[in-house]
Amino acid sequence: MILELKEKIINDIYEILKKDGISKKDIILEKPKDIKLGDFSLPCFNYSKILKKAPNTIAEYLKQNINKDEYEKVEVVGGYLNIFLNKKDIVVRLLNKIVEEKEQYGNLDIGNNKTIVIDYSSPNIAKPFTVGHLRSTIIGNALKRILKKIGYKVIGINYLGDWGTQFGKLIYAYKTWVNEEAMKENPIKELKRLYVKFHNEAEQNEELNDIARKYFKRLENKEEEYIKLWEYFIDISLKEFNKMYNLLGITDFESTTGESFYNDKMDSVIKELKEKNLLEKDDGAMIVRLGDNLLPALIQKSDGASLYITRDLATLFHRKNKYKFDEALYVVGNEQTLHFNQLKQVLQKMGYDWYKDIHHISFGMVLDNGKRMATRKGKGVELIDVLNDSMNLSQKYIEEKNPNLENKKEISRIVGVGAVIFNYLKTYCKNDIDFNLENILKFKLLL
RNA sequence: GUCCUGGUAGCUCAGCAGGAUAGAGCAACGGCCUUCUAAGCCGUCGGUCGGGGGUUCGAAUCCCUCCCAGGACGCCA
Repeated sequence: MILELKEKIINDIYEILKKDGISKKDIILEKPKDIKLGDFSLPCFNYSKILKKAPNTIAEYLKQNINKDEYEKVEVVGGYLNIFLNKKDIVVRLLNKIVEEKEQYGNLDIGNNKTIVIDYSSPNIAKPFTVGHLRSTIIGNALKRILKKIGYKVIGINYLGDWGTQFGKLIYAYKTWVNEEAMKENPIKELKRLYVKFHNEAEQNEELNDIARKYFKRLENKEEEYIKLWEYFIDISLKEFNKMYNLLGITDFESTTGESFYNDKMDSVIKELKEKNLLEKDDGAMIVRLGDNLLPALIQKSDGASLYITRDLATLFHRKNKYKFDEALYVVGNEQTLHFNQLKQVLQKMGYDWYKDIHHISFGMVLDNGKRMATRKGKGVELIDVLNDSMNLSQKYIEEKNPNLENKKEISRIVGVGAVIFNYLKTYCKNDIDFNLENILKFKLLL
């Protein structure tokens, strides 16, 4: 409603000024720095050249000609036209409208029912769910809800990292070091221990990485024992992820297809690149050159295996076919900017003009005391613990401050989880942020 | 070295499709409890907007340049 009011004022002013050659886009209504100056403000400095009059003469002229009955007050202050709205009237209308429209209030149709696919969260199975993934999850979910609200058809995609050499590592670690007891007790914790142990051991003994590659090869060859373990690890991880998604109130991914789904869809991408003469052999590997401004994209390893960008291309073609999207968003960290630039450029070279519809929503790193988190060393935080700690702390506050409150548990959950979410949304997403548990939980309760 | 992000109060940040005295929270400092939540309330202090040029009636905001921090830069994803 405020937007409509603003639009109306702009139109009124335009009506007054259009004969003098001022176009509508030149009429920029601002919000004054100080509310005491008015609700809307029009700086008239830009018009003085065209109208050959002093700014406050123009503002005065507008004041004389605008329909003053509709506003509480119209003032001219040093080249600004300041407009005061009838607040009483507006508040009544606004509240009525909210009561009437309920959840529908504030819906806009600027999305025009266009389809947007948004890739967010996308954790790697068999690797810890990092604070970076949490940032993607929270930003992505917020974006998705906003886009829906303004009239887009939104497809949320959780693109699980369920394929890759990390499974070779995990299978090796599992077969070598698993503690059955611990696995029964808390499988995700045991998997994390195995993951960390592998990386620590591999630092001493480089051969382990080769062994892991061989184990992964056996998985690729679909050996039954390996496939079973792979499915088992996925199952455990998904259960854990879902616990967290439920706490965060995210239960509506439209798709959770994993990388493994695209294993048999990459050959056609390579074939197409070959047909279009874009592939070039360089140092044994296959690359696509992208001009002087961008580094070449590595499509295929010298041993013939495919790479990240190849899989992403296959995934993108599949999404384009399936959803016929108008825009595709990737909520992924800053450090992958080059990758997404390359992805777009390769698409362009292939002749797809919808490369312009691909957007990387990048965000800054999540640091630990100003340094990178090292999940491989096991220093990463268990995210479910973060949420639990936050909920416990808010419960503690409630017990102290407002012990008679009803639904203490439920309120602690809402406040505790909300604090974590807010911590990720309150600052500009491109900033690096320090992940400091104490700071996140240092919120004040007004209960 | 090349490219991508950042640099605003002691700290964490907002403001940046140019516009009125650069804002908030925390910290610091000064007040306010014999009674309802002091984990509170009221007030004060605090800024060469990284540096230097430029464009403009007007620059934290746009352009150029330099400095600092983080990240990316072929066989990981």
